[in-house]
Amino acid sequence: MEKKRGAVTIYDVAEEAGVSMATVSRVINGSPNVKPATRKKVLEAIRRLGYRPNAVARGLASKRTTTVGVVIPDISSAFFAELTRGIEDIANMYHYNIIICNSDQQKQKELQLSETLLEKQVDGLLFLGSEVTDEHREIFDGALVPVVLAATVDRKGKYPSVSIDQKQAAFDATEALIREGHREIGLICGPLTDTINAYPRYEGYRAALEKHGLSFREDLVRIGDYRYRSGISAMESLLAAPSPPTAVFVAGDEMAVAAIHAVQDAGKSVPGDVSIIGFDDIPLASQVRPQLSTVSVPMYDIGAVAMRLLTKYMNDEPVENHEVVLPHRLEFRESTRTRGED
Amino acid sequence: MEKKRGAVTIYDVAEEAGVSMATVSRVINGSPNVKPATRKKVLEAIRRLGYRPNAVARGLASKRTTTVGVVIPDISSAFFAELTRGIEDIANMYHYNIIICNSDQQKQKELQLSETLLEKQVDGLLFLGSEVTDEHREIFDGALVPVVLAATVDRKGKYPSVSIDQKQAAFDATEALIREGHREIGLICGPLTDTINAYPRYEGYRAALEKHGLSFREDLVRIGDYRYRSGISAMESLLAAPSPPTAVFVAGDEMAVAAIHAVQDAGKSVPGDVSIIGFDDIPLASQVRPQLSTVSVPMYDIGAVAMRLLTKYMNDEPVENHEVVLPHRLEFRESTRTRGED
DNA sequence: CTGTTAGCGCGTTCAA
DNA sequence: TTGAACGCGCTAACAG
Repeated sequence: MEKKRGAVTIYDVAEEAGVSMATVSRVINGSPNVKPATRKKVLEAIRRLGYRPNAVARGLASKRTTTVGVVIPDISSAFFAELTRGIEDIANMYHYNIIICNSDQQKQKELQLSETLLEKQVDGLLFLGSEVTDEHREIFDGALVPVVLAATVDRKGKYPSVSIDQKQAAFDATEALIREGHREIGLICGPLTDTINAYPRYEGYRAALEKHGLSFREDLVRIGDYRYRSGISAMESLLAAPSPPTAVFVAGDEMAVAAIHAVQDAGKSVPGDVSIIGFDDIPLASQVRPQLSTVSVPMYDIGAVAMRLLTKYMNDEPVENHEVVLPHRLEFRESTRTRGED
Repeated sequence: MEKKRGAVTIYDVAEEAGVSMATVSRVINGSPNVKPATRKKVLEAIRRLGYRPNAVARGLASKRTTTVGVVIPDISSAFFAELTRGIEDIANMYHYNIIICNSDQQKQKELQLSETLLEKQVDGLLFLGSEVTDEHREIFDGALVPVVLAATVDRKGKYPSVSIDQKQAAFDATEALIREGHREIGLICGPLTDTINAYPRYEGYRAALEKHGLSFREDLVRIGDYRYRSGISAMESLLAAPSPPTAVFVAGDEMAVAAIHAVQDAGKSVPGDVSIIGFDDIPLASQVRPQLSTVSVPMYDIGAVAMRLLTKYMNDEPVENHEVVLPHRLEFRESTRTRGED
């Protein structure tokens, strides 16, 4: 086992096998134009030397790195962790690796990270969950590789994307509450400046009220930051209002579960006194009691489909639909009176 | 804005700026040996051409890629997602990027992924949460870059690692239950074939019983797979036993929360009838009612410290402690009678 | 302070 | 079926 220190190269293998480096390259890349006997010689030399192909050199020569970049808001959030798993599974299936960067949804970081990823010559870029501005477009356009958006969309329709219809989903959730007979329906959602997630959900909520002839009441709306703590305070505040809602659409599961607890802490029951419906369907939703009724978003699929779409672009395969909208559905569990089979 | 198609190179910039490529290289790499005036010229040429340095070429020439590989069991699990966030934050701080691969703790995948990562010439490797076998060692030894383990240890002490003392943590958790006055204490843990997580926790549990003169009862032990569903069945099974335990150490938070619910579903209360203590302290633990008392494991820190350690090795900095054992602590919440300040 | 010149390890013609 | 030679884009001596 005479492994050389400092990297065995294709030349060493060629020498050891008594062939040229071109031949070694051929067997490594599975070229059919190699006599079985020589192939065998080379393979043995590779094994003897413990040769490990240098992907960087290969990348420089071939202009393909078989790695894609992923810019993500926060890998530690249940939503994006699951989405990332979808991405990685498909990437792995197509023999790509992924470089992951957390942006915390800060525009400057998003831009800088995208730039870095492009410098690393990724074969494609996946941009997740954040708004695409002209500054983003400038970078993406300068990329010589495809860019696909996931869990967000390009308002200008310039980049392909995979997402769900947020407004419709929020509409559906709110309407479900209305169908349950509620007329005072509260809303807890993220900062309305977030045009990708919060605002569309807010719009969906309002649209549902309007359709059913219910008036929109500003005092029934609270803004949170998607985290548990903020859900508690938002709900407490709603409960303390002059005329509290009998149902609340909470545009984020963590906040929704918090809302349930806030209601319970106030000595009331869910869904007895207040119905709660969430958004996302992260594992937490079904790991609490009462289990949370929520909008089920296909997180894994969004990632998987986005990655699959990216592979098509990278291989110049034709793609039929550039803006994929995956279906969502309502998952009725125990925090609303409407149950699964009703 | 005359951006050339097909990559602007350092040569183009040199020509545009009227200097040699070496000079361009110098300003890109922030070498101090460049006259301010020249630097300015180059910088402008770079901007005009929209030049983006090719990190692959740089990697080949410099033999450093500023990226590290991460082999992780499952990024979608709350535990590893948080740990990964710690890794990425520190990596980012030191200007490294991370390539993440899910192994699902399958040895073959672990080996194959490590190999791929090494081929990609990562500057270092982080191996997480799984057992290190001789086959792993063979690959790691063949790597010309440092390898650091996180949330696992090398039984042979060959590789540096960052983890907690699992056995001690389990001992502490079990002892807390004993101190509460329980004498029939159950255990729900992972498959004992897992020598990194499950077995040490099992040992700690037994050690605590022994220390306090309690006999170990096989019939009070159940095996799960760390997921919610398995926690439900394990607890149901325990409750159905001839003489059920009055307290259970559940070696995983998701299963622990499930255990709470199983107790409640049986019409009993936690901690009134049964005390439950978990392990890990993932967000879920404090997002359910009653809130779960558990062993708090510094997940983020394990990742952060491991990455920091890796940077030291990559830069040949001296390191004092090769086997870092981070402190754990008991977080008493509501699923045990012992509370925070008692 | 700046330019010249070798490679880095491999893919890929083009001939043989 | 195989080999020789060039080039991918950049870093790193070494001169000057």
